[in-house]
Amino acid sequence: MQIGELAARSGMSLNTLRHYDEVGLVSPSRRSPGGFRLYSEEDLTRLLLIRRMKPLGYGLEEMRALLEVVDRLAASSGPDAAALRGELDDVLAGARERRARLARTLEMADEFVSLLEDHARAPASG
Amino acid sequence: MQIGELAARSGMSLNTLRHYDEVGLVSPSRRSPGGFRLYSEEDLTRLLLIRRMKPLGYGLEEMRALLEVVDRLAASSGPDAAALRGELDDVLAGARERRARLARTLEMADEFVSLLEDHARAPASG
DNA sequence: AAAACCGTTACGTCGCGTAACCGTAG
DNA sequence: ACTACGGTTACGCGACGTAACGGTTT
Repeated sequence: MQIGELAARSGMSLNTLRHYDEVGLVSPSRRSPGGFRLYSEEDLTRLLLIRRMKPLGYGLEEMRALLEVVDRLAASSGPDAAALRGELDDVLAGARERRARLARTLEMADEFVSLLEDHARAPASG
Repeated sequence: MQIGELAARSGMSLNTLRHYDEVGLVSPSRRSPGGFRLYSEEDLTRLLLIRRMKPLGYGLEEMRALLEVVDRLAASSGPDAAALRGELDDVLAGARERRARLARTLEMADEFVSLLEDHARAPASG
């Protein structure tokens, strides 16, 4: 599929997809003779995974590294897999930490909403 | 107090505070004869409120406008207060919407963590 | 006068958005 | 040949970070 369809199916913009190609996060599997980017279903899967990572605040470069581990894990077997699973555990630990930070962020948001509610009821007291 | 102490007490960097001054979000109440920024306790209060807003994803300009409403509300009385309280209600509605979006973001984060956990247990199945 | 603190200016970063202009696909 | 779709520069933005260099305070 070409970039427009991928954009529609992934919910990302053309610019974003071109940018991801530029930085090597998600590159098209091949190009048309005229230069059009042609993507596979696998590329879409990758993008959907990326979409779930973004809320955790990963940078593009971090995601690239992370996806590489997952890819190599999927392509490896037997003894190789052990070391990779170790890396994945590190990633998982980091992800849990980020998720915890997000939860704290949500708490701060709740604090702010409460503050506003108080102001709306008793405007002159704070 | 001068900028360094404010930075320490607010948990923000010198650069951030100078930036906030530059864009008019939080400006020092006065300056020393030599040009040092001198802040009041009120300025600190303002910063702490800003810190709670940031997680909701407000831009600096939005925060500036929002703080102005709160300030005017605190300084107004009687009939003026009614209109301002209306504005505050709008702000509150927006804040609740942002908080809801944040909650959804957290859910996506949880999805990602779960996905990683699955990969860590059954690496070749996805 | 030395050390700690602060000032401004200017350029860099990240993750795209936007504009301008031109080529490709069907 | 028309239309929809895609390509590549290149510059802009928000919210700061990071020099670089010089003045202030105590």
